[in-house]
Parts: sequence; C-alpha cells; structure tokens
Amino acid sequence: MASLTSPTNTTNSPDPTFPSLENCQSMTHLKQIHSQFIINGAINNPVVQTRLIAFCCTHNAGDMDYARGLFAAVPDPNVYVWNTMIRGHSRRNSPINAASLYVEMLEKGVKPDDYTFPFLLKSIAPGIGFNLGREFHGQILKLGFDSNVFVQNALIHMYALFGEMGVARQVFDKCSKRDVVSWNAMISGYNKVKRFEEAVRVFVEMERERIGPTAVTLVSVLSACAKLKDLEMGKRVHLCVEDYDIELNLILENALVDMYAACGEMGVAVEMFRNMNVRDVITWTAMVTGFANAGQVDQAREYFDEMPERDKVSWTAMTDGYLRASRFKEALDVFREMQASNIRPDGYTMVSILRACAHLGALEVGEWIRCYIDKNKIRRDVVLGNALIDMYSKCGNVESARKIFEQMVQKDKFSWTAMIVGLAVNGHGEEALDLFTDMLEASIAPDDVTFIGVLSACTHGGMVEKGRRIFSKMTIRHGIEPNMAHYGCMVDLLGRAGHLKEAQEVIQNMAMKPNSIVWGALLGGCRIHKNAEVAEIAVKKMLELEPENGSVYVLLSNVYAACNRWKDVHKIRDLMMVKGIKKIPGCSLIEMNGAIHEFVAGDVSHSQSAQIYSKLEEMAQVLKVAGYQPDTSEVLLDIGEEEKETAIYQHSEKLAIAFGLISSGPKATIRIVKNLRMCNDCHRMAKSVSRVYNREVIVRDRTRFHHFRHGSCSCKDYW
DNA sequence: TCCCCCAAAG
Repeated sequence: MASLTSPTNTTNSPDPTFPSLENCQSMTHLKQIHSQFIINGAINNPVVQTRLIAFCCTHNAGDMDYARGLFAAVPDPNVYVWNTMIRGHSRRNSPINAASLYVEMLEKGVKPDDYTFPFLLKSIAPGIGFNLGREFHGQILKLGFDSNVFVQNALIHMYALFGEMGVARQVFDKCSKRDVVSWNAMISGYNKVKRFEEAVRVFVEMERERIGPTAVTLVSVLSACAKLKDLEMGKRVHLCVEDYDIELNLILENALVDMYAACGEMGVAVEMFRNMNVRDVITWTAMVTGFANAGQVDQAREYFDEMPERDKVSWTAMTDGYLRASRFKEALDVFREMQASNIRPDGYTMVSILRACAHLGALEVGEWIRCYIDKNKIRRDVVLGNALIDMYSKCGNVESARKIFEQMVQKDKFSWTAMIVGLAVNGHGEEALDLFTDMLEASIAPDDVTFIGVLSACTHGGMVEKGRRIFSKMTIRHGIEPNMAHYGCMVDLLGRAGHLKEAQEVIQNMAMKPNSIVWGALLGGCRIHKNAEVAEIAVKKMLELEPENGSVYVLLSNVYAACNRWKDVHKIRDLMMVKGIKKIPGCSLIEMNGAIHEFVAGDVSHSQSAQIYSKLEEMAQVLKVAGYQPDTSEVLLDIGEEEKETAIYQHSEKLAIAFGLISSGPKATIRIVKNLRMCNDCHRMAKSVSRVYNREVIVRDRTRFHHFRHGSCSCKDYW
C-alpha cells in the first residue's frame, strides 16, 4: 500500500509502529494514519494510542469526538491520557465535559496528578462553569494539590476570570511558592476587572520583592498604565525592558506603542511605530486610537487609510475618533464604509454609532441599528442598552427609550440615570421623579449626573418645592456635594419660577465661583419674568468671565425686548457691532431617509432650496390665515418690520420644518435638532404648523425637547 | 502535557 510510505513515518521514525505525527495537519490525514495502524497492528501500542489522542486534543484541527472514540478503545488509560483528554475539552472551554471525565477518572481508580487541575481549571471560561471551578478548588484542597505552583496559578487565573479578585488574592497570599506567573496572573486579573491602580500596585510590590518581570508582566502593566494614562509609570516599565534584558516581541512593542499613544505621547509612539519591523492590526489600531484621543482625528484617519487590514476594532476606533471630535456625520459615514467592506460590527461598534445618532437626533439610523442588533443577535449588554436608551431619548422618542429600559435584565446606575434624564428633557418631569424613587427603592446609588436629571425634571416641570427638597437631600442623604451644574439647575429652577431673589441667594451661597452658565441660568429667568435689573447684574458677571461670548449680548437684548426697552436693544446691537462680536449661527439638523440635512439661517445651499423656499412662502400665508402672528421681538437687526419678518422666516429650524413637510409622508413626525435655544417666533410657528398641517413636530434645542402637537408644546411655553 | 500577555464603550 502506497500510504505505508507516507511522509509521516519516513525520516524521524524509521520504525513504522512509532510514527511521527509532526506533519499531520488535518483530521483527514490523521484518520488515514489511524487506519494504517489498524492494518499493521501498531494500534495496540499504548504510545501510538496516546499520540493519536494527543493530536485530536491539542491540534487546532483536532476533533474531540474522534478523540473520545480512540480513548474508548484504550483498555487502561494512564493519568497522562486522562489529562490529555481533559486538556482537549479545556481548549474548547467545555468545563462540563472536562469535569465528567475527571469524575470518570476517579471512578476508574486513577489518581489525578500535578497536571490534572491546571487543565480542568483552564476549561472554565467567563460566564461558564464558575461553580465547577469552585468544586475543582475543593478537590484541590482535599487532595492536597494546593501547594503546587501551577495549580495555584491556574486557580488565581480562574477566579480572576470571574472578577473574584478577593478570592484570587487570598489564594495568592497563601501561596507557599510564588513564581513570576503568579504575579502576572494577579496583575492581569486586576486589569480584567478594570482595577488598574491595583494592577500597578502589584507590580510595584513585585519589584520590591525583587521578582524579575517577564515580557508578559510588562505587557500587562503597560496596559494598566495606558488605561490610567500614567506616563511616568509607563516609562518606568519601558526601562525594565533593558534592565531585565527582556527580548522585545510584537505584543510587547504593541503594548508600548499603545501606552505612549494612550498617554498622548504621539511623538514617541510614532517613532516606535516606525522602528518596528513587523506590525499587525493592533499596532495600527493603537496609533489610530492615540491620534483620535489626542484630538487629531485627521491624523488618525491618515493612519487608518494606510492600514493594510482593518478589523472591527479599527473601524470602531475610527468612529470613536469622529465622535470625540464632534464630527458625528463623519462617524456615520465611517460606519457605512465599514458595512461596504463587509466587516461585521459588534456591540462596541453599535454603541459608537448609537452615540452618533443620539447627537444628530438621527432616529431612522438609530432604529436601523436596533433592528440590526436584534437580527444579528448582538448581545444587548448593559452598555448597549444604555446607549439605546440615550439614543431614543435624545431623538425625542421616550416611549421607545422606556421600552428598552423595561426590557433590560440588568440595569446599572447609568441606565437609571439615562432614563431619568431622558424623561426630564422630554417634558415628563413627574415620571422622571417617580423613576428616581424606584431607583432608590432598587438600592441603586444615584450619582451627581442622576441629580442633574432629577433637578432638571423639576425645572422643566416647574416643581419648585420638590426641587428644593431634593437639592438639600442630595448632600445630606446621598453625600453628593453640589457641583456647578447642580447650582445651575437650581438657579434655573428658581429663576424660571420667578424666584429671582432666591436664585441670587443660591449663587451667593455657592461653594465655588459661579461660572457663566450659572449666571446664564439667572439671565434666562430674567427674560421670562421681564426683570432687566437683575439681568444686567448677570450679564456684567458673564462678560467678566467670557467677554467674547456673543450669546450673552443676545440674551440681554432678548430681555430688553421682552421689557419693551427698544433703546437698550439698539444699544446692545451697536455694542456688538463695535466690538465685532458675532452670535453663534443657529443650525438645525433633520434626518431624512437616513441622510442628515443641515440648515443655517438663510441657507440656499441645499439641493432642494427652491422648493423649500416656496414651501415657506406657502406656509407663511396658510399660517397667517390660521391666526399665526410673527414675533419679531428677538430680532437683533436694525431693519424695518417687514424685513424682520423675512429674517425670522429664514431661521434654520423653519427651513428644516419646510423641508420636512415636503420630503416626508403626510403623517410623519418631523424631528429637528437645533444647536441653540429656539426663538419665540419659531416656537410659535411650530405650534401653528402642528395644528394647521396636522403634524407632530419635535425640536430638540440646547437643553430640552419641544413636542409640538395639535397646536401646543410639551414645554407649556416655558423654556 | 500545565499557569500569566497587546487595540475599541455609557
């Protein structure tokens, strides 16, 4: 038979009954060899049996079912063979199979040895077999294997996998002998549970005990330094490479590049990157992330475009870069490119895209992502659930946000906070407060952000007394010192409700120097309650803090306009002209069929500009007939009344509404995201549109949502 | 035959 002279039993093994399986690469090949042994009788040799089993258990192409068959034919397997079988199951992370083999082995009277438990413990993977792992630990203690360093290290690793670093530490502390692997297992364990300071501390402890680190140690510690952005420590670890004569390898170089990149040392990172002989996708991705985090998203993109290959992590890193740079449309573009190149996104990618959708108010894309997640069975973990809640509520769809929230099996404080904030900004103040009560009942500790949500719920709902109570409880009961944003909320709450004096008292009693946002909140109250005197105080303070901030002048002029002090309105306008201060241009976004359309006031750049303006003209007539009166009081230009009307007709949100009316179906909700506060007139007009055109219009402005329906707004004209 | 390692999230 020709196969008797196959390459497996030529050079190294002159004896055909003791073949080498070195060149065997596949199960097909192994089965051929197996049949030869059956034919020539070598199959009865225990060494041959063992080698065949070992192939199935250790080779990448190995088949455990086949191993089981071979194993069954072995009359009296020794401990080595049992270990090999257990190892086979551990490679495939099936602790149940590994454990049942172990039980079988004991039943057959074979005693485990030093190798058995490391294999058993290795079969355990995150999420599966923790209880088995504890049972293995029990067996280890019972049979006295707990002084073996390999067993100890495997135990540390197993507990670390489940985030049980307390138990891991106990095992570590009790170790009779510790080697460098024990230390490495502790460091990587702390990394796994994101306790990076602890990881570094273990490394320092290790240095003190004069345990020489290995490349593995340095890689783990560098990873911790990267997460902590601890450049000093990172450099110290870098020095260890020479001090301990550790040979560089790709993983270690990647860890170094990543550490420097994460710490913003892009110069060093680039130099190391250039000096590397071999780079892989991780090296490149570390560079992309580094530039992105340093705010140099265009540099990141250059590296990204040069990458020889990209995986989902690289694509997500690029998306995150655009997110960080507030270039949300480009973030969505990257996602589209990613799909075009057939890379399958995962939960991380989804979170990024959802964040972009949240910023853009891109509900269609967001919905599409939710369907994609469900269809592709992407695990909806807490983070992804939270991102969905945030996306829905920032797109003005609280009902869906609430649905996601209710469906979540696991909720953390971020889930609760996202939902509370979502309800609050969408005008469901009472519901937000109810949810806050539920949160406390569920023993989830609120944080400072939760209180921003709760206080703004009170603000948007005009619940002054509740707000006062919650504000005082925040410190007393929950131990959270109010920060600038909390004071801002309180001033806003009191100011809007007309308690301008109390609002000023809050500012006076602040533990820190009030910033312009706090004064701005007071100013907002002055506009509503037409108090020019207090407004002037607030403006003076704001201009001391930010002399170039044009919106301050705009706000003050709005107050004067509300008080009918037209001379002062003109004075402000002239002052702005002289100082060359411009207001931030208003900008509105609207999503249509997955594309984001952007409008600024007077915009003629849109491809359907002509239709949009003729729709606006039609709207002007139709709405006026229906009783809508333009409100030009907030126009800052020194022009005639008619021109003022023209000016406000071209506000970006009106252009977006007109575009929405002509581009969507007759019943579709129009959703707009505006970068500034809505002006009085746009608000008035949107109410009118919702009635006359029988359309729901949702506008998200800087701080809250306006849900226009049947001629009125969810904010009750109070914003 | 065994144990430890690199890039992305609210």
